[in-house]
Amino acid sequence: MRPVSFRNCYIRIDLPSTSLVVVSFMKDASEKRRSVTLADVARQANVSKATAARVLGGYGVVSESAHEDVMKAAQALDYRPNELARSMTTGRSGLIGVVVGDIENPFFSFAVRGISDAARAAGFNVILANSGEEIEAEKAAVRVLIGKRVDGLIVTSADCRDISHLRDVHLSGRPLALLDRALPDLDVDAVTVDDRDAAMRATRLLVDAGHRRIAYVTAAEDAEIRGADGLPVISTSTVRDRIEGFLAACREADIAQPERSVLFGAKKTATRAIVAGALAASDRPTAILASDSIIALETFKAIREARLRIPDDISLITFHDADWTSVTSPPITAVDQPVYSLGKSVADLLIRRLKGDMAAVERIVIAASLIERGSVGPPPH
Amino acid sequence: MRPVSFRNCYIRIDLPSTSLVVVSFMKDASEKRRSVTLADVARQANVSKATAARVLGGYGVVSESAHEDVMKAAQALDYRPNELARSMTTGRSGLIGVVVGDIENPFFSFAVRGISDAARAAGFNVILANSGEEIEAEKAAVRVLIGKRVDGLIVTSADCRDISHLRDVHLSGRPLALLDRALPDLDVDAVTVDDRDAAMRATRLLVDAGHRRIAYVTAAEDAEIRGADGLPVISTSTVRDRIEGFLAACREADIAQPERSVLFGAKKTATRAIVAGALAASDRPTAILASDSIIALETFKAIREARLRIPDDISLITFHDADWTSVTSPPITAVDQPVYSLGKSVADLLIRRLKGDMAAVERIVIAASLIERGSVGPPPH
DNA sequence: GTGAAAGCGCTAACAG
DNA sequence: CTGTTAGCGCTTTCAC
Repeated sequence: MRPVSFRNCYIRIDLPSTSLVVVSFMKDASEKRRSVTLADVARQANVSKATAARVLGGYGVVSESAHEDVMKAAQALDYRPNELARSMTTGRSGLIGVVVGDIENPFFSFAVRGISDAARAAGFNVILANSGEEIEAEKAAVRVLIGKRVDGLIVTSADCRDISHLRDVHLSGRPLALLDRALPDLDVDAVTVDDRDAAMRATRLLVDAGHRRIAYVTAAEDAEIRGADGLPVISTSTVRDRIEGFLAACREADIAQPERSVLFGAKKTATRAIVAGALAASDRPTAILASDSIIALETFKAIREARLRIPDDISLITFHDADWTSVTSPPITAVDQPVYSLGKSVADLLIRRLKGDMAAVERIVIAASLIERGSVGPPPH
Repeated sequence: MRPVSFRNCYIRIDLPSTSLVVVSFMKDASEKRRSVTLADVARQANVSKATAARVLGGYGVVSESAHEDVMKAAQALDYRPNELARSMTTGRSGLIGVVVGDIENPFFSFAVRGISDAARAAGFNVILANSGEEIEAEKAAVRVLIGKRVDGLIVTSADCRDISHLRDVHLSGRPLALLDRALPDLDVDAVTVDDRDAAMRATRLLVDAGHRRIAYVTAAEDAEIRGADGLPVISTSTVRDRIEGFLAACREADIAQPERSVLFGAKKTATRAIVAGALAASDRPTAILASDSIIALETFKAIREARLRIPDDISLITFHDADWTSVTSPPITAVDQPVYSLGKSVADLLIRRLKGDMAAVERIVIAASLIERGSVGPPPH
């Protein structure tokens, strides 16, 4: 029996009129208030822990009267179940872990919205981790989430060459689903966009307008190692697919050495300098295809700084139809990826697995559409 | 001893050339692979659970050799601690719960980035919940997070009139910090922006340019109940502060009945219609102040649809300097809230509490700055 | 230094 | 229908 103490006392006085006055005694940090447990409720209700657990956990069968007693006791004691303990014994946490590259990128935040809507609808919560597109951070995130015993995992992997951590997850039997980026070597559910096709269509639009010098700007790093095709080894499928689509469309149009028109390394601050450099060249591109909306925004700024007009001097198309693309002058033609449904679809897929669906692995590829606006015109002569 | 089974076997064959072939046998769902526990490691290392726990948990003292044995065993078995069990006994989860109004709003996603950066630096993980600006969803989110035994909570409360759930959290002794929106009735740490001052300065800029008919567009609902000041009861401090700042600056300039120029209800889709309506009136405003960047974007579109030019026909200022404000023609003058540091500051504050700082409650108010661009000019005559 | 044993709060057999 | 009894995987006294 602990000694009675006024240290943790709170007196709440409901005034007839409006506000609630709360008089709180000084709290003693060392003496942490033990939260009320199922055992407390059971004792108060004069039933066994098992019975109390049954009504509070909403399973099994209990008599009318017992149910009532327990509920009343729980109410009185302000009982809140300890989800941790519950997860511990059931093995389920009700959590879906999500690892994305960059939550600040509207592409991802919109997808995450799709995921959390689907999750909430199915009674799951989402725990979100940011990898910052760094493989080590991604591994750490996965480790932490697994440690937290998430029921399932959705990840946008930063590097397809290093997937041991994902393979481990998969082997451990915990449902895993891939968002936006496919991993050919990993046989798990995935929902992606047909980036290659989208890039081809966007490039064709430019080619059809008469462009021959088209630059593709991407955040991917230009690696030292180059493959047989003269391209650096690209570590994410979306990036690679888009570049391939771009190159294929260029070759289709008999444009020579299109791989020389791929501009790498367009990370946040670097983009503007890279594009500015390209624009300053004597054979500057007459059209640019940006691999995401953040890059496109910087590209737009670089074009403006170079005092070039869109589409008269240069045409521009971007991947991802961000909110701003329609308010620039002119508005920007964009590849519209169904981002929200991308998120919703993976989540739905994962949730089906969590509910025991053992059907064959699904790899859903969603088509993107092209929204034509005013940023594409014929090249200047 | 479990019988040997090939059910869970995976054979990985590394081919000399390129790809990795994975042959996976059918997995049997019923036979869930029990993850390796501390006891397994202890057994393998020929030590007691306690010793294994000491080295794996990084506390207490162990002999050199024992340490080595345990580490080796853990490595061999690919041991991953069960954070759940750990949290259960220690009472700490290493989780910071964050409840925001709308993760899609770049304002919040940027703040969340600040929070998670600070959290990661201090060894905490972030679990994120979206309230959709609905008080019931917020309450549910708080309940869930508390159930998950988060160590601390950061919330942007959707309604300052209903804070019983937050009061409960506070009373339970779990650290709570408020982000962006103050709650005068709740004596907890908070980091907010000086919205009133920012609104005044923005409005003054308009007044000084000669404007007399200035509209303030906000997402807040126009309630039936009105206070003594003729304004509906506003449930969030930021919204109220901004409106008050706007009104104060108007009164300062002897503008009559400025409260009639506050346009309520600018939720996503509604904004454009509301602004369009105002622009169609004979005494249409000559300047608009938008309460966030999403509203500003829609307002911009409405202005363009009304074939009005900025700033010749109408001036525009927005709260929150979203990425797009600098690429429109003309670029938009904006109130620049230090969003990232807002998030970082609350997180730092909360983390200090988690580490036992019992100092007096802090309410940090950060000043916003005004970025003047080309969207403000004199009113048309 | 190390080990045995007692929980943390809950669920899940298994009897009654 | 209800209670008893084991655990879940880990930390943490408390002896040795």
